[in-house]
Amino acid sequence: MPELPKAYDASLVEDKIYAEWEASGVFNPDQLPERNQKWTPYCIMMPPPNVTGVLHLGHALENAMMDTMARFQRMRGKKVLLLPGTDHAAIATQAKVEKTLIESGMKHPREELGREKLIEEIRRFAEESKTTILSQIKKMGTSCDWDRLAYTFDEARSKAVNELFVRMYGDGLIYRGYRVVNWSVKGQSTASDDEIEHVERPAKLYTFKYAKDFPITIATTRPETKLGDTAVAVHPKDKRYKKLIGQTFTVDVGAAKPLEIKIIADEGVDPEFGTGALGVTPAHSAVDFAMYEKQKAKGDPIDIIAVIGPDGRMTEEAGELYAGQTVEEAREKFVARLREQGLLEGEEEIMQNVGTSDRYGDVIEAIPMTQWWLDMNKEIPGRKKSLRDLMREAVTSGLDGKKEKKVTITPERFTKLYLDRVENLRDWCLSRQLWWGHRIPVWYRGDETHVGIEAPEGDGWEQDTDTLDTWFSSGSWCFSTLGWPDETADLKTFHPTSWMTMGYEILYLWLMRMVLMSAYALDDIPFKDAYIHGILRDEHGKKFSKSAGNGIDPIEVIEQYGCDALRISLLIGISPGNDSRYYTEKIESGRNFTNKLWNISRFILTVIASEAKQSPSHESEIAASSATPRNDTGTLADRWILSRLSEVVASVTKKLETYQFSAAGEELRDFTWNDLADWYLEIAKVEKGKSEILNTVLQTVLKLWHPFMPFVTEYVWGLAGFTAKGGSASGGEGKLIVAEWPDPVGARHAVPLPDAVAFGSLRTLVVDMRRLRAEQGVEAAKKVEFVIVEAHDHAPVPVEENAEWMSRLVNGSIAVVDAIPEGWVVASSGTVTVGLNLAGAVDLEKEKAKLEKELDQLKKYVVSTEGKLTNQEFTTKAPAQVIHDMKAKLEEAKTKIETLEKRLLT
RNA sequence: GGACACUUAGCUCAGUUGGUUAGAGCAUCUCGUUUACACCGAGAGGGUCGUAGGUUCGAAUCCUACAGUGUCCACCA
Repeated sequence: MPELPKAYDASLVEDKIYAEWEASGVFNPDQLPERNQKWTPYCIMMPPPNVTGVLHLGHALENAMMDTMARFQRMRGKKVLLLPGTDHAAIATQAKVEKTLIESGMKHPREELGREKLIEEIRRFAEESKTTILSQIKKMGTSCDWDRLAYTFDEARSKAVNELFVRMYGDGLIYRGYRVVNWSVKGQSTASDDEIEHVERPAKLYTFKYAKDFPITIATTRPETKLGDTAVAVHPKDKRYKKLIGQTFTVDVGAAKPLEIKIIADEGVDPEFGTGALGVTPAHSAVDFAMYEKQKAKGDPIDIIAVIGPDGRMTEEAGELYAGQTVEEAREKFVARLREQGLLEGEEEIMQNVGTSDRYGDVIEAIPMTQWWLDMNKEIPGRKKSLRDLMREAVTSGLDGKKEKKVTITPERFTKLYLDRVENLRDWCLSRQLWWGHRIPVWYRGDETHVGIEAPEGDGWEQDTDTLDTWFSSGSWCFSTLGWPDETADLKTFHPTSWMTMGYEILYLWLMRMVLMSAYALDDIPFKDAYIHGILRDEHGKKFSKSAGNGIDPIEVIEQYGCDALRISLLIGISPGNDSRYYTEKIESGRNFTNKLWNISRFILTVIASEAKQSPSHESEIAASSATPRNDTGTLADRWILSRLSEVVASVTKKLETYQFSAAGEELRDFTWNDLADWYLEIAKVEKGKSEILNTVLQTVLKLWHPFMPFVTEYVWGLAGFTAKGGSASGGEGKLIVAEWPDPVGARHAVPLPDAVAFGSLRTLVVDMRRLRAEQGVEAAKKVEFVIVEAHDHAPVPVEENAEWMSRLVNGSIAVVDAIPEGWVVASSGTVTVGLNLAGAVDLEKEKAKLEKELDQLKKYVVSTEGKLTNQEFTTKAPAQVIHDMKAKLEEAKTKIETLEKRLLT
């Protein structure tokens, strides 16, 4: 074996290892070894990152979780598909490119470039981002199938999107309608309700009357929209206004025509708020528009007047005083006019939530327009259910009440949020006036309309110029990636997918839509388990963002500390649904652990190699051995480490199965660092002939760590010449990535409890002896003399057989005696007492004070425990095990008291 | 206005159906270059689990109220 460097240098191995994995074909499920082909498929669709730039640490966290899961399941023998992709992110990408163009001097990119050229500009940017993103995903060690790489805007995905639209239209779920939309003036496009961010800011609330003789005073923060008012709504039971309901008043507020204001009744109006009357502007408020539709349905219609246009300026309808002005200008003028005419009754500063575009940042205007909508309430032909029903069912009873068609959300509380949202969903506005996106598959010629993937026969057909909301394509991600609408083998094998992870910020935007799309298109759920993770924040708890200037490039972190270090530091310390923080100390400790594992491996391999030299015939045997040594032979330490290993295998397996990444990682780290490195390997320096066990332990530990830290483990595995059982020439060829996961069932049966207890006692003894040395300030180099006294009424502790290694660990001689000589200092665990010979050099007063303090604590404990044990209520109601353990502990404490008191007297 | 989460050691966080004297990492203090590792080893100190009630033999854990922090949602004009 070549000389291995003391410190592990990730930068020297990661790219090489990744290339080897890629070349071996194991990322592609079809090329996995035999045993994986036979078992259950396991599929994770990677949430496609937006092609708006580069990946951040949040992506690294998400990738680490998914890849850990994929590797774990692959090693367990499942046919694993981890499918990578990117999202064209229509509005986000176009907004970003337009912003860049404007920053570089262009005034109106759309006008100056035209549709074709601007799209080309965006396409180029998107391709560049894509290249960067894909290389970043590789750097993160992601074991995804590059052969199945997908893009929401590629041909196959576009086909799926069009097909979906056409089918939904055919089912009457998609319709074209004139309704109030969320309009971004800056983006010159609609936005869905989910793309609006509410921002709190100060506003003025004006109270006024339309005219001197108008009977009701109303209030508003948007006076300029009042030019389009057509009604005043009051609560039907409001005594003040009841008699006015149904009457119409004509008022002149300066609009193009005098306004006909009808007094209408609406339950939604709060009589307590303000004047208890609401000026209704159907064209510029979603709520008011709903009243407009209600009135229409009632056969008592009111008018709708649009006074703000798509350009954000007042329309002709607003009257010549206002037409062409911005809303701010019009507002000022309108208020000034009210003041002049003595109609303004009050002005008040209030805080108000306004909706802004999450991409363009401007205030969203409500404007009535003809757009394409997806109906949430209409019954789907032949299904007797609406899309809303499907979305509800999928997370409650399961689709059609079938358990296997139920999406489980972790943590559970998000299920409730999801359901609340489902109940309040409005029809989804699908069409966007953006250019970067899937063109709506609808053609027009004169009055004719054709909905279909291809333009119809004949000349003169023009395709709708609008594009689809970007979430329409990402909603179909779980099956468009598998070849739908074709009935592919992949679709049959991998859908519904097994697991999906995402941040809670896109729960509504994405998760719901995936459920909707899969339920509609395939009558199935998109995934069985959804895991909602929190946001990664900086050390101060702030969100990472470019504007805050606290962004961290994951690739730089990887270059400095290694991918494994990054992954483990991101995964340890997280819990589902909760935000976590990233800071330097964390990544350093990840790096340190990687190095620790490296050195553990280095040591074990050295020991195996040197022992093999003494009996060369065994060398190849040992390296190739993957048989588990029996744990009823060997020394106590051997049996102990093997049983601990078994426990850890079982526990880590269970934790990974239930997505407890942090708990699994912590347990594994504690075992590796404490049990293995600090104890067993130290013992192995004394007790020889452990090649076989060390070999097993190392192999198992590497396997367990592989999902978390794929690079260092694969690297060591290769150096050691370990071969993966189950690997084959077709995939992996003995690589750790396809090695068989340690068997947790077999492991669970192999824990010899008495050995674990006995070893625990010895461990406590060693710690006691070390503490005595440290407390007494004995130089580390000085060899000392210990004696051990065992209590009579306890199972004997096997000190003598283990004295050799214990002796080395405490740097002193150890003898078992009947009584501790006078003048020695002691420490007691209850069952065993340790004495250290200080040859008279001991501060008796100090020692006495220490003993007294310890006794004091013990006595308090004994009193409270005895109190519990004599309490009838407790002894009759508490489980037997709890009582038993408590009694044992009490006895121990009593013995300890006895020992210490005796000591105090001498 | 509604909902949800969080509040545990100096810091960041675990704590899975309520059950020994509440844990980890980092930081702190003391000691240490015994040939795997100073990206290390040994030892130590440090918490009345936000506050107040309640349920229970038993509460960090369940319930109620309150306070602070954060997030999401919402048509109070």
